[in-house]
Order: sequence, then C-alpha cells, then structure tokens
Amino acid sequence: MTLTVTLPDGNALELQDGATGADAAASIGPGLARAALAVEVSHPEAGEAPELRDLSRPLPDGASLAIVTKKDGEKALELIRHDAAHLLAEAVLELYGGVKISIGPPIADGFYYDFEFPEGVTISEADFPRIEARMREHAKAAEPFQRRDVSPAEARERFAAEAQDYKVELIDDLVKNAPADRPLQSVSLYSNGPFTDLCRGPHAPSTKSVAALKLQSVAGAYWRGDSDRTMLTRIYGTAFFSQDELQQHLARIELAKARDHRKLGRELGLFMFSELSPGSPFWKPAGMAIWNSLTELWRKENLARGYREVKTPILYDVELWRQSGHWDKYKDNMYFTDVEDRPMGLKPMNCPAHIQIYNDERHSYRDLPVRYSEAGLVHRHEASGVLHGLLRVRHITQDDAHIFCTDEQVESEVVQCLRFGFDLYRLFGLQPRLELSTRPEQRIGSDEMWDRAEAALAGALASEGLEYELNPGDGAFYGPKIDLHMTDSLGRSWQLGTVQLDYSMPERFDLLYTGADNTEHRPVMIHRALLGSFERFIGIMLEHYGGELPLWLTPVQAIVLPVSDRFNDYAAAVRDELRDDGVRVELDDRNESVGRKIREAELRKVPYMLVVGEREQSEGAISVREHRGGDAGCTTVREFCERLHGQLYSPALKPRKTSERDA
RNA sequence: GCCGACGUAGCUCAGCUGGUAGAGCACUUCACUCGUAAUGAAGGGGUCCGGGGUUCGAGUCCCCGCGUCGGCUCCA
Repeated sequence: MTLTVTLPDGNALELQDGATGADAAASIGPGLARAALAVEVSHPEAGEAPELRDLSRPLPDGASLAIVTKKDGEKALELIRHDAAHLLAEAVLELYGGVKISIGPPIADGFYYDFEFPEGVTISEADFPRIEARMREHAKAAEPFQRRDVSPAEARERFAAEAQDYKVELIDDLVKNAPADRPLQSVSLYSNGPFTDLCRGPHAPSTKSVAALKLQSVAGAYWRGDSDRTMLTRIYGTAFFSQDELQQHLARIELAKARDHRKLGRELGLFMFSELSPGSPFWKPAGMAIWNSLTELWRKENLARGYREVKTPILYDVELWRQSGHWDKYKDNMYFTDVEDRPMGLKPMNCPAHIQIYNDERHSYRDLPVRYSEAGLVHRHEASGVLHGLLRVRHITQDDAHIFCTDEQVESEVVQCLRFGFDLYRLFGLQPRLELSTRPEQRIGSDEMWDRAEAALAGALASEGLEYELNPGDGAFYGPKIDLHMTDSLGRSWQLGTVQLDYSMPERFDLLYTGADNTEHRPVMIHRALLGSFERFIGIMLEHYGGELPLWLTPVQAIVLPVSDRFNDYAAAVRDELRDDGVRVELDDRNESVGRKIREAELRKVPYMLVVGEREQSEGAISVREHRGGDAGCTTVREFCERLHGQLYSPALKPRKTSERDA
C-alpha cells in the first residue's frame, strides 16, 4: 500500500502507507531531512486551511505538503518559540517547587508562559539568568518532542495527580465545549525530557532548534484574562535560530525605544508630566506649536466639509449624566464634585453637550445633516495602571464631532467620515488598521435597528473597498462602530479614530426633526473622532516620524546661528525677515562657538540652520545647513523664504479654490 | 484597579554587606570672538518621591502611601 502527496513544486511523491512528514523529507533528500522542523499539510480539494503538523505524524493520502525549515520565517520562528515556551515551563518546574503551569503560547516576536508560583514566591528579572541557563541546558540536550494522544480522562487523571489544576480545568473545558455530536475523543500531550504538557502542538523534532533564547520581562496576567480570577505570573521571552538573529532583534528594540514619544517629548521640550496631575500632559511652548498647527489643520478641514465648530462646558449637573446613561454605564470613569451642594460631573464625552445645542433649536429635515465639531476637552478616570505618556491620558482633547442625520443619510455620512479620516492619515503617511465592532451582549435598541446599523457600517466599508477586521460583540452599548488603529514604536496597538452609530441618545434626549410630511421624526447620531485625540495622535505621530516632523508641524522651522556675537545684529535682522514671512524661526545669539550651536540645533532636530558671519553679512546672504543633510550652500533670505513657502503649510491646508472644495 | 520592577542634582546614571552623597552633560560667572555636531577655567545646585518604623546612626533595612516603567484587565 502506498500513499501519494503533492509537493509545493507540483510534483507527486509516492510513499509507504503510514509514512510521516519526516519520511517525506528524507525521501526528498538527507539535507532536507536534517533541516525539517515540521510539515504543512493541506487538502486543497476539501478546502481546508493548511495545518502545521509534527514531522512524526503519519501523512494523509492525497494531501499537499510543504516541509517547513528555519528558512520559512515567521512560521518556523513561531514553532521554535512554542518549543521555547515548553523549555521555560520545564525549567521553572525544576527550579521551583509547587508551581502550577497554565498556558504558554508563541506570540508576535516571542512567547510567554503563565505560572502560579506558591504563596510568597515572587519572580523578578534577577531570576532570569538561572532560568535561562536551565532552559539552554535542556535545549542543548536535544530532547525529542514526543506526542501522545490520550483520552481526556487519562490526561485529566494525570494532571490531577500532579495538582496541575489549570490543566485539569483546560481539559474539562475541552470536553465540555466539544460539539454534542462529536464528543472529544482524545487530547494530545507533548513530552520533552522529563516534562509533559497538555498541548495542541506542533513542535519541532527536538529542543535543539531553539539555538538562541532570552527571557525579557515578567508581568502579572489574569487566568483566562478574567480580572476576577487568579493573577498568574507571566514570563515573556523570545527565541531565534541563531544568536546573531537574537542580537539583531534586541538591537531593533533598542532602536525603537529611541523613537518613544515620551523620550522625544522630554528631549525636544515638547511636553512634561507632573506627579501632581497624573495622566495629564503639560504642553510646553514647542509642543504647543505642534498642537496649534494640528488644530489649524483640523479646523480648516472640518469647516471645508460642512462641520460647524462649537464649544461646550466641561462641568454639568449629574442630572445630564443620568439622562445620557453615563451615570449607569460610565460612572466609574468620571470625576464628580459638588458646586454649592449641587452634584456635578466633568464630561467624559462631548455627545450630551452637543445634544444640548441641537435641542436648543427646532430642526427641519432640510437642515440635516447637522454637523457639530469641537476640539472637546473630556476627563476620564483611567485606571492608574494604564496611563501611558500621551497615548493614555486622563485629560483628553478629542477632535470630536456629532452628526445628526436621517436614517437615509447614515451610510453616505459614514462614508464621508471614513474618507475624511483617510485623507488626514494619508497626510501623515499613516495607514490605520480598521475594525468593525458589532452588537454587544449589553445593548439597547431592537435587533432590526442593529441589523440596519451594522449593515450601514459594513456597507460604507464595502463601498470604499476597505479591508477591516470584524470584532463581534465589541460595539458601544448604543451602536456599532468602526475604529481606526495605529501601532506605536514598540508595536502596541492604539485606537485613534472612531465612527459610531447611535440610535440611543436621540431617544434618551428626545431629539427631533420635522420631516417633509410635517410630522416629527427621530434623527440618528453619528459620533466621530478621526484623529481620536490630539494627545494620542501627536504621540503616535512623533513616534512615526521619530521626532523629525514635516516642516509645517515643526516647532522651530529654522534657527539663525551667528558665527560670533559680532554678527548678532545682522542675524537678528535675518530672523526678523523670516519671522515676518511666517517662518517659525529662532536666533541663537549665545556667546558660543558655531560648532556648539550647530550641534545643539541638530539635536533639537531643527530642519534649517542658517549660519551667518562676515561673508553673509557683507553679501546680505545666509548659509543654509539642513538637518542631517549638512551644508546646503549660500543663498539670500528671499530665495530661502520662497523655497520654504511650499512646505510651511500642510498640503491640505493650502488655500484651495471653491470649485475644488465642492468637488 | 491587579502583578512585578523602579524612584539619588534639570537630564542620564554611580553610590559593596547601614557610618549623614558623587560623575558626565546642563546651569551661572569669567576669559576666548569663534565657519558647519561639544573652547577653556572657575562656581552654584540635592527635603536621596512622601510619611512612619527598626537602629547609636537609614539614600541603603521594614511597613504604608504617591508616581513612573513593563504587562494583565479595562478603554475611547
């Protein structure tokens, strides 16, 4: 009996019945047999997704297969990082008594394993060297990974005997969650050396593939992500096929840290934080220049798209928050105070405020859509442990807007929001990831309403041809939403923009408009923030540009550097001329050498350094030095201003003709 | 909020097992009058995060707060 499999090059390979992935690799060649880590198996005719399997498992007849080696990039790394997670658990169990193990998957760039250490035992990075040493011993020993399929009962008994409660719970859940018509027949156990784990696999043939490993950090993590359950100790690490690749990876992380907006903010004097107001940035003059340039962009672009700017209070009678539902749903994130014995709350969102404005007038269907925009300052009591520079603050300035429109207008309004958002992000060279979050368990409104709302959002995404991830059950309690996400320098994902459909607030606040039929109708609200918040957006943008912002956003666009104080007067005249021309320019007239002035301007990332001395003064000229570019030659102030003019404003901020604006 | 680590001059950091603080940069002053990434010299500057405790004596050890960092949970 033989079986036939298809190789990636399309050739068929005939093997003995019961042949394994390792046999397939060996029959292709001894080199491949040695390099093989796992095999990717798929049945194209059955439409199954490719499945990564151990080399030791028998191959199904008719399958397509690809032998995976370390040249297969992420796929291969994921495999050995999973191996490394087992090594970690193995080492920890040997070094510490009474440890309970839970789960240890590979993740982007590494792996982790979650443990419950006995009462009183804490792990810190100081413990890493000896854990790593033990892991390396086991890796060097080339312990084969052996898979064994056993009945759930046998596995359960085994882990119960070892008091591995988490494993027992996992097995019980596997049994419980199996479909009724297909009860769970077996679970797989993987052993390497003395260590055995409940594991789906696959693994490399032995631990020796983990040629380079490093433990990176230790953190708390709730069992099954549930904050009501035990907090386990999570150890993070990473692994590579060579020490070289590991070192390169660590160097990349170090490099990324140089782009951290918190570091840049301090170095460039953009903003600061004080213990006296946690989670609240203090904007320094240089940072405020960025803020104002961004605000200018925001204001012009909103006005150009039919938004009308409003400004609303931040403190309200709690009665408003009861009516809006925030008292019930959002109280824990709000700040409250008493004003002359009257309970008041700081707004965590702008919507109820904009609703007040909407309701101050009667509206005809002819008015709709009504679009109010506000650089709205909201306060949210974010848990102390989640604060993070500008990216997670308690004092948030949203580029907020609320659109009041008819049902029929919803989809086109959402499309316009998305286009607006992408126009903005494109300006900064950012490509946001999109998520569509649908109806949550806890929600208000009829199913028909949700059907319509979700269809409208999905329709808007489809009509724009946008790719997005579905995030079922994560919508707001009042409606589904589309979120725009970006990652920071260390790859952490942050939500920036959001477009949310809301049928609830209009009900709660009895919003109305008079229709063509002369009866009253309920408008729909769209909540939207595109940058998200100025704070978070500036943080992401700083990391994206590594602090070297486009000229129109740069706090100091040019700095005049007199060669000695004999030329300070001329330098001041140059400064004044540039300033009159709208350039954000500084003069460094300190009694210092040019070398020092240049060095410091370079460190401040000032795009243009204008050196003036004897020669320039006599010729009425300036010597231009570009940040990173070096000496760019001599020119006149006038020529220099003309050169800059195209860059002093963002492309979108350039004055446009009315005809273009209407297009 | 939870777990762990950390908190020393404006910044980056040193300070062994407890004996009342140090470097570099920054800052001030003076000299130099300077040509594309650091001129030289002198000087000033610290409630060692805050509060308790142990001790003859605490930056150092213990406890409680606060903040920051890395995660987890949450979240626009």
